[in-house]
Amino acid sequence: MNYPEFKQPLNYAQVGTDILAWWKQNGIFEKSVSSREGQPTYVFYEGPPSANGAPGIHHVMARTVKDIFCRYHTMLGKQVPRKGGWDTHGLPIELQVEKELGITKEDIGKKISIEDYNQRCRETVMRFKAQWDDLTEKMGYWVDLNDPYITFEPEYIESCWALLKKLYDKGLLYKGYTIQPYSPAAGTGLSSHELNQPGTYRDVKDTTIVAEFEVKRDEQSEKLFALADNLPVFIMAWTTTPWTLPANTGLAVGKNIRYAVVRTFNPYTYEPQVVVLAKVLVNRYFTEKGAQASLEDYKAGDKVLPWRQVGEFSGAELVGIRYERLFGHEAGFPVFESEEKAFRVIPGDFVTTEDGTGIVHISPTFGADDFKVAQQNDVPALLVADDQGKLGPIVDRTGRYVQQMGEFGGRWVKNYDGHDESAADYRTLDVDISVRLKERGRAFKVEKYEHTYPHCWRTDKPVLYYPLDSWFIKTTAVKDRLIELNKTINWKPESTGTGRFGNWLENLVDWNLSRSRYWGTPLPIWRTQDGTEEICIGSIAQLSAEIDKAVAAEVMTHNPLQDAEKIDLHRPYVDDIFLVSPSGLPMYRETDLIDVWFDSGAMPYAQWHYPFENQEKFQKNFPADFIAEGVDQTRGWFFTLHALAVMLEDSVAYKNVMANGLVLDKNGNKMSKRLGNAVDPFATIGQFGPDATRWYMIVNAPPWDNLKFDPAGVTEVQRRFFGTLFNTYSFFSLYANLDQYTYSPEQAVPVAERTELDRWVLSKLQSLVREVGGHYDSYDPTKAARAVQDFVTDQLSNWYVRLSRRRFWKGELTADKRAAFDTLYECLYAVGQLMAPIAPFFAEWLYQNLTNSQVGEKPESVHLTLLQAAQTELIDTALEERMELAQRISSLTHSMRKKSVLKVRQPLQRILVPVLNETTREQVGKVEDLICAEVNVKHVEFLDDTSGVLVKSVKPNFKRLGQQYGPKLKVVGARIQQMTAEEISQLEKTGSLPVEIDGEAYTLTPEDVEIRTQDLPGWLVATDGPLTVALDVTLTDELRQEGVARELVNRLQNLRKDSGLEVQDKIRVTLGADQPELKAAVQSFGDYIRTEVQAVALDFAADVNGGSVLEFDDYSVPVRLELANG
RNA sequence: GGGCUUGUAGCUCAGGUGGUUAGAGCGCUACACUGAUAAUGUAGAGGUCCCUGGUUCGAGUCCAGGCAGGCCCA
Repeated sequence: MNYPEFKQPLNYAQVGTDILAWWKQNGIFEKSVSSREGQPTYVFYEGPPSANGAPGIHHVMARTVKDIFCRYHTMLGKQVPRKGGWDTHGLPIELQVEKELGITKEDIGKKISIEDYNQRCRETVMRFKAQWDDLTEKMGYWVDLNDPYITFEPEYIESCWALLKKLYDKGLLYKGYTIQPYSPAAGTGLSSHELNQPGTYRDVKDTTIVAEFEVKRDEQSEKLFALADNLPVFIMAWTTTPWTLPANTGLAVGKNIRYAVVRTFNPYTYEPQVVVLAKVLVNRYFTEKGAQASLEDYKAGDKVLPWRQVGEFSGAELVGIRYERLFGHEAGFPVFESEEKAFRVIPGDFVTTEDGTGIVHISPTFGADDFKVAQQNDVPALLVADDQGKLGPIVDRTGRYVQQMGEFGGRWVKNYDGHDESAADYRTLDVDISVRLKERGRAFKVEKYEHTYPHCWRTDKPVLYYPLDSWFIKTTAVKDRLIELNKTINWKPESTGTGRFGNWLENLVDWNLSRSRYWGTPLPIWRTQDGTEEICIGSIAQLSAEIDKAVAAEVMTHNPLQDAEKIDLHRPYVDDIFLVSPSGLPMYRETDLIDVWFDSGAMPYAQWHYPFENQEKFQKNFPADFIAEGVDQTRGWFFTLHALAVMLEDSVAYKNVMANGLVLDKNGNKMSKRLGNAVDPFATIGQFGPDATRWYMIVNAPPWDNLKFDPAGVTEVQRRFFGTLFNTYSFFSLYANLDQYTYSPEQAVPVAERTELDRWVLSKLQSLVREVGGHYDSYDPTKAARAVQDFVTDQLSNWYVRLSRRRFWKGELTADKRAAFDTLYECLYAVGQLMAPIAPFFAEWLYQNLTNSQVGEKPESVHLTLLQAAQTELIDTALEERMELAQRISSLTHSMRKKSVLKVRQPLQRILVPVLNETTREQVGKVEDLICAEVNVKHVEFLDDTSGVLVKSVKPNFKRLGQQYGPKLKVVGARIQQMTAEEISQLEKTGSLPVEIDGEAYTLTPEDVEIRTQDLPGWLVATDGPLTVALDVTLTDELRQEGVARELVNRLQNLRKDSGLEVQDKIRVTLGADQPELKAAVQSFGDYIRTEVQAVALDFAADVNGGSVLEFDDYSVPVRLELANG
């Protein structure tokens, strides 16, 4: 047996495990890399997963995408090294450990030492590694699991340090501050995780104020004053935190918001004034009565505040206007150095007209938005110098104003000192500030307002948004280059690159690197206490040398790096290292850890321990040709890779990137363990096998769309695609083995000598090879999979094999039969190759079955084969077109048979095909035999104009008419639909037809219409677009007899099958013969029947006891069937 | 709240640069077929192409504004 035969149904999961074992045994993955030694490299980066949780079905999706392109490029002959990796640092691991130990961050260093804590993290982070490795293998993701990079290893950290040092030396690493939630009562910053604890957001009643900022009169603001009749102009801004007003340095407006200029009076001082606020909010502050009230008659203390809108501007027109500092010397406040850049109107895209005035007060030290928008617009923060001359915010770390704040110096900004709020003398700072502003005519409205505000989960006190020290990478310095190089990256989908990622780059702020945690890569910067001297360490060797200096200076007693068996660069060990500054002062490490995204973004370098080792390897593997991760990584891994590559190498980090979507449950809901709708990847692969799972995920929707994972869809893929392909292979193997056929490229029948149908399917196949290659090349695996699937089910199985069946089972192994085997073999082989990247196990199974009997040299695995470029010389477009005609004509004929209840087994005399041109006639003529065989008719006849029976109709060609006639299209179209047969004929003959519509003359051309035959009077017809087919349903005696003969054959075949006979068994048939029509049919078509059912004898007998009875049409025939072998 | 993205048949999805009658598969109904048979063929039912405006002779397609889901960021 040359080609293994299998029982149905095939166990696809078993195929997966068998092939996996075979791959392992024979080191196929390793060979897929080593066999490409010396070939061009296709560089792939593995985005490291974290192994602290079990893998989910979405990981199968993400990794399938990665695997597809690595396998594809291997099959193009390139070498594709695939180093695995593990992401091991970060908050999720810390939280998990804390949960398991029942502790909080507070307890670290108290209940548990940092050392033990970190040890625990290290153990936890790889806990699920075995499961991950298992899934990786079972799903067929080829990646090197034996030599992965691991981000907590000292070599990896050392590489990170080297990169940080490079950035430091370029001046791209600096210490600044960022606005973070901060609890003055606890004296600590809060993570967003802590802020999301239940109960932290509470309703509180605060004093709020609409403050008035006085506009400076200058060229820029003259347009306001021109409307103001020499009155002072104020911009109104609302805040729920009046204590931040002394730190105001900017006012933000929405560029597209309309602002009204309103003439009115200050409600507290009664002075006339002009104010600016969002137009849609005017009626929130001014009454209808006020609009009627007279401005002139207004007296101080009047209840109704008169007002008039005197002008209107867009936010964009207000940008740049300057205003007076709200609190200055008059309140005894300190001098502000950077005054000339501050106190401006700036645009802010977060500004809305939902509440307030549509103008937002900006205090860069006390709001994250404020900080960001100020930075983008070069508005400085208001900082004051302390006694040492060090600049800081106006609020100290305990939550009170610094002493320099004039009359308010030392006041608590919130009630952090436990003051009894019900006491008669209790007044908040907010109230006092509001009172002062009222007195000075800088308040428009002061009121209590209830809103939700975050509180510290430990102290229950309100949180402040407060500037905290942080280390930054100055990504803004290379912003333009980041944008420029991003444009050279091929994003899939494109919109993620231009939209989500592109916008992110456009609005870039510096990368905040600092994390106040324990388990992560430590920041390698040591500083003197006063911060005037510092050093950035770039290697273990450098650190060791610096320690030696420190030992010499007696800052340290010994060098711990020298006697350590294994160096650990984590906390707390690095914290216990002290260095000495050039001036002889001790230096302490900045206690921050760095953002884990730096770890992963550093993988192109750190995975090779570059620059300490593997210089060449790094060069050869940078940048990546391809990476893929979830779209949620856009601002994570995709960004950090890009940022580091641009800053360090002035290069992209990857040339092609796919951002795949989420995997949801079948109802479109997010999968979660809690809801119990999570799909277990092991169970899925166990049930359906890895190939159907992968194929379903890819074929169903493009990877960048979200996938609604429905197991029913996997079943369908399995049945429809894999089932059909398996059946096709089974069909091939069954008959190939019967004929002892073996494929051999050298002995294959030349394509030119094969049948029309063979050449057609090969043409289709080569078109497919070309198409699929194109889809893989442009990173569109879904289109590739769909093309392969359509070819297998529609063309190969349902047309080629169906129409060729007889050739495979009839007679001896002739050249024609050989051609059929060759053709089918070549199709299966190529399909196996094309599907291999997506369904690697099944493709391997198919390849092994097809090639195991092959003599001579051949690649051991389908994944080691080379994907040949399409043999375009075999592509015959005309052939493909006429076969499509044959398919459509057949379909129409089937449809007519159905309507007239004429089963296919009943032969009919002819079909008629009206043809309007010679090309169609030729085309159909060449496939006449196929059509006849498929629909069981004797002839295809053509009808042309000369027959005189064709009825033609026309359809307007709207596309062309629209271009030509525009608005007149409707009347012209209507006119065309009324064309008479004579007019159609004239248009065809002369090439033009003059018509008159509404008194205007037009000349129609053949291109303006589509001519088709419509009807054939007296015939049974069916049409499909321009194609029309008529069926001759006349039955002659001979046709009837043949029909009976074919029925008989069919029943005998069934009987053979039911009797358990093998395909090659010969039989003797005895029929009971009391029906003359039947006897006549058997006599006329005896040879035919004997050949079909492989009968050595076909006889009539009066008595056929012991047999069965065949029933068909009106007949009931006793029959006896005997084996006649030997 | 912002950015991006999706919305077409019961379900999953196609529908270059606008062209009048919007398709496929699955599912459903009916019939047929039965040496690929957990397959196949033919027919049928099933659509306010998310909504509202606009541009146009003509919009599923282009523009604007909404609505709903998703992701990321606040």
